[in-house]
Amino acid sequence: MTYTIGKAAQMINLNAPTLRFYDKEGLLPFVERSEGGIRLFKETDFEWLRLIECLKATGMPIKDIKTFIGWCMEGDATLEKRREMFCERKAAVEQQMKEMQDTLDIVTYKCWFYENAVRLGSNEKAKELLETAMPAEMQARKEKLTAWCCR
Amino acid sequence: MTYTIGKAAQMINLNAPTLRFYDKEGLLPFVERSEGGIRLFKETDFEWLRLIECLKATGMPIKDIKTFIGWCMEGDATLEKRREMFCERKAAVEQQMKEMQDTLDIVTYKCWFYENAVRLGSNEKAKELLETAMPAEMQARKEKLTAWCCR
DNA sequence: TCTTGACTTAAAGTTAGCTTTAAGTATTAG
DNA sequence: CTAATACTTAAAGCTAACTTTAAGTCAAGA
Repeated sequence: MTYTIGKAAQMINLNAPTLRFYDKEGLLPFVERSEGGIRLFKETDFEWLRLIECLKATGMPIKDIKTFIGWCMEGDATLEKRREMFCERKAAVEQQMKEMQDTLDIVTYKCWFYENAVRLGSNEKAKELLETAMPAEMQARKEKLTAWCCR
Repeated sequence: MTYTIGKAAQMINLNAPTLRFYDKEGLLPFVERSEGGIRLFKETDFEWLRLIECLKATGMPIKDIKTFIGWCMEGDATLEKRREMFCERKAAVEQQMKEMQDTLDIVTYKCWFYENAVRLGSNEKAKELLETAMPAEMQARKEKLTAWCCR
């Protein structure tokens, strides 16, 4: 069972030009063609595509994904390179998670601040609450957060 | 105490052209100028800049940040709009965190898989371990993850 | 006063990752 | 066999967020 590019695109929530672009960039060396030159996507190709999406989600640029796919095609000789690459991706994502948690803490604090500001009808009055009325889950990060009071 | 654009840029780890670009895009209406037209960054301007960085970190485009800054300049009449905006940002970041956690789970699994593959010298031999030797912390997501075995 | 270095602007250039267009070929339903 | 639709390619276009360039102005030290 194979799929043309349009069907394949539908199935993974991309569009056909994007898949052609990936192919042109060297991300899809495993996709075979019909005699007439039509791309035929196999079931296993969808595993590759999901993996590509995963690597994109880690923030990996297309060129590096291409390099990785190339290693996969070379076989077991490149296992160590691939292991290293995934370690680096893991570290990168963990770093991004940390930064995003910091951002979330600030935004959560802002939500609380603006709820008060709206209730009291004024930014200035909300500021007066800062020392006294901060919820428990924010107290731990109070020092970090009170620098964020003003806007 | 005020700072020229070069000093200010250094202090917040941006560069001067980027700050000029932000200004041109309407993100820095609060920055005042000398008689000769030189931008003078005040202490409070750095609070604004940190807030802009925070909103950028949530994935907010510059145009929307500009809108928000505009609301701030209008005063307490826009408090409700600003509260809503922060709620939306909070939801957006929470969503991003969830997606990143899913990505991290897959990449963590990949690291484990490739450690085995390298140790055993072969992708195929590593696959044989999948059913028997998956670490406890991955067992919970086993069904999700075993679909990711191959590369 | 002069030089130097940092500032000013407008406008053009860059990068990543698509997305669209144009011209043409292949496949399938009737 | 024909028409309609989906595919093919190369190349141009798009968007966001800068970044660089060019030409000129401002400010501080010798």
